Amino acid sequence: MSIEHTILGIISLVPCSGYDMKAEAERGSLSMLSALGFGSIYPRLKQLEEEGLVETQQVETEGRRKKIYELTADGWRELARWLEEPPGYPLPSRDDLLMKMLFWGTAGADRTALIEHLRARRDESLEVLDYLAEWQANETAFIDEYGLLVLTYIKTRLEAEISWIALATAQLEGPPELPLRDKQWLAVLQKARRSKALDQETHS
Amino acid sequence: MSIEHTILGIISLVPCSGYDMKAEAERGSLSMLSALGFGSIYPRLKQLEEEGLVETQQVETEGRRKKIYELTADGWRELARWLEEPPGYPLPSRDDLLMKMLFWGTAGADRTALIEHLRARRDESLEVLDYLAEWQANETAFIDEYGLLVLTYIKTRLEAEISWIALATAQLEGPPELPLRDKQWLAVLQKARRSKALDQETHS
DNA sequence: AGTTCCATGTAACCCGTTACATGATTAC
DNA sequence: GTAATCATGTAACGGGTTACATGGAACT
Repeated sequence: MSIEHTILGIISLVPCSGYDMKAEAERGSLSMLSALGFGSIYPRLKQLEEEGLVETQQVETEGRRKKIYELTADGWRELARWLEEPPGYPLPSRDDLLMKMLFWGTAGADRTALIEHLRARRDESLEVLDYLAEWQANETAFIDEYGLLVLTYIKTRLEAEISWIALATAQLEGPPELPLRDKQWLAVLQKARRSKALDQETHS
Repeated sequence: MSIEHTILGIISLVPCSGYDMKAEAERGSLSMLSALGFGSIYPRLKQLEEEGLVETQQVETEGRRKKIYELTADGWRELARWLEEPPGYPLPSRDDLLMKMLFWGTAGADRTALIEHLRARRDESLEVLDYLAEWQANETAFIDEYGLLVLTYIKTRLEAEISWIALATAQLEGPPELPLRDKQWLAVLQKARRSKALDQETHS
């Protein structure tokens, strides 16, 4: 659904080739919002051209031929229509780290491994922040009022994550706590179920 | 990839049927991290049983028959193995609102529509926060140390989003600002390109 | 001469979602 | 009796990712 409009949006910024679009999508804020592969781009461009939303122009630059895509009148209208259409609430974002954390208590795993996961995440997020700062400082990047707001959003989210990680690791370095609420004694049952399953096997 | 481990994780919390798993995945923090449909659950359960990671038990409760799934020794080991495996950095989360915002400047759309989008998002996020608070207050919910940390993360993220929205709407209610940096005069070119495309059509 | 980069595409595959199909039980 | 809920599945479809295929230009 969204890939189509991502493409239209990129072209609206600056007419370019399919190859350029991938590079464009990997820069700045867009890189945090989309993941475009050639396998998605080219077939979609073909389709968009058939629908009359974009048109191409063969260009020869520095001995290289490429197809530069530009929006048609219908393309501009479709982009505007999409923009004004109420955006859907984002789908649950699958996050392996959070998912693992949720189930950490049940598998009797080592707490230090979880702390390691958290630290690794923090380091990666710090790198992303660095990258964004660098990109923003880059003199050639195009940033308008809206782009800056998006950038602020992403930064805020990353910074919130990083400070949460500090909090979480601090707590996990302390002694394990019993479940805060467990009316059905699930925690106790879990241990019993797990031991039973593992023991049964060793004795067979 | 992740669906398989989500299922193993849910079973590790409490043995249940495929039907129950969907309900479980729609409760609490998990609902913010996963989206399980029956079409994904049942085939996967079948497969997991063939692989020997789970086993079933036909149960008759209150006149209803259901297949209760429980982890095998291999299942518990696979879960533990997955937990300790370093989680990947989350993929770019496609967010329609942010995406639209990025391209807002190019299509000459009305700022008030964007403000409306932001308000709608804020309202939805507030509802999610309410839901989570209610779930947490619910006496029967199982929450351990790890689950609470996850819950804190989600809340933090939503609160950060909401305060960002306040900031963004406040700015958008003011007068439009010119692009902060635009070495190639893209903003000007955009307007020209758009007018040209739209004009050409009306005159043909 | 060989590797990297620019550039465009196709085809197979995986995976998840949607829609469909079924049937029993409980609530109104 | 009829609607809603519990309960389990299958089949088709769609969409994106991965891998593959090609070719010229530029750099080393």
